[in-house]
Amino acid sequence: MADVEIKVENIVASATLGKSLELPRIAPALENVEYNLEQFPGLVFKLKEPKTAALIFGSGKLVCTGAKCIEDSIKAIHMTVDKIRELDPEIPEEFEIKIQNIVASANLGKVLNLEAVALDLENTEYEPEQFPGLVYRLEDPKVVLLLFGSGKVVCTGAKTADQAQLGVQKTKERLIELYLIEE
Amino acid sequence: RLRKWQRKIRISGATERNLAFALSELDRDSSRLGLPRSVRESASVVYRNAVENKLIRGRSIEGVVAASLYAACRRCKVPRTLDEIADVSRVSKKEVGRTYRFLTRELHIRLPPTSPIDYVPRFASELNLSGVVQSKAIEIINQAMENGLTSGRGPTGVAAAALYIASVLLGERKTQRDVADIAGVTEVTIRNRYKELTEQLDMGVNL
DNA sequence: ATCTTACTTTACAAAGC
DNA sequence: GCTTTAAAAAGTAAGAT
Repeated sequence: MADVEIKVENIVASATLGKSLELPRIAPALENVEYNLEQFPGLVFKLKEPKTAALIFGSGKLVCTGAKCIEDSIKAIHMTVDKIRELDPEIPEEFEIKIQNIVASANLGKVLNLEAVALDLENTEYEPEQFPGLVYRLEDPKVVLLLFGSGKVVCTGAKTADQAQLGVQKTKERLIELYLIEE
Repeated sequence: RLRKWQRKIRISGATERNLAFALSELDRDSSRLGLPRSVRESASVVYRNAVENKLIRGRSIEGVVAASLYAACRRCKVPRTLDEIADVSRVSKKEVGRTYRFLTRELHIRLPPTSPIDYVPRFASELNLSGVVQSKAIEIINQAMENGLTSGRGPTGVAAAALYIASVLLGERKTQRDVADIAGVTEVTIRNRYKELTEQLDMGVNL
């Protein structure tokens, strides 16, 4: 069977800089920043290119969201950290970055009868009164998929693009096995 | 042994107090929703099961009562929407839905999604529509299901559109506003659904 | 009536309430 | 559990035009 094509839509990555940060001093010196301790302990910093948003914490850890590929996510983190380093030269050049979550979309190419899928497919939740998508939890790879009547799919929880691709691939194969979609 | 005895009494006392509170809460919500006694009993069974399996931890009694009622309504085929449940209880729609999913998962209750058909009798009677119109609406809904026109759509919207179409076809016309208000959806939703239904099913008539 | 904006669901990290 | 961020899917809603 031809491999299903997936499109990575969002990547969440975290980084540990190894040195605590003085947010109250850093915040006013940066552009595109939001910092409201009452609201959220992190400083929100947005980049236009790559279009991402970073959450920076006093502990020296940060979270980067919005990138469409791992390269951009890493690039965005370095651009963000370089900006902070201008205000705090003590920040190490090397630090750990970890991809925490990848969200991808795909199209099975066939419409789905969700009420039938809900009956035959295991580990699903389908509550059209609340949300139009059917939630399917796969154990291997450990990802969660949202299946729609149109045949479009969203896969989240993956750590790598391959995991997301495999998740969609397995889902499609399982649906074919159960005669829920044609081959 | 004495201390253990006292402790047991104290705990069972609290347990019974909680159960009494839960049941009165359940009665209050049920009467506001106009539910038959059979549904209240079904809900109390779900609630007791939740207690026996210690599923109340970290959750409010009101929330579990509301979720038990929601589940019972669905099981008994006299559905109430999450909005209707949330309106009579002091629990948000989000929490009722979340608790419902938790209970059904933990108690291994597997209820199929509510069929639009289950809403037909209630909506029709509130609209004073005849049994003939109800039958026609059900026929339309069945056709819609066979043609994949219900996947992902809210059951109330589908039921509302089917009733609206049936009322027009059989000369008991109701306005979209009337149907929308009773079904708890907007006129836009009814319009979207009936366009879909009339275009993809051959109803033979035009509205 | 149609457009725009926004909220529902999924996953995930961060620090603190 | 919540708060904040990002993004997709499709349905529904609300306010504006």
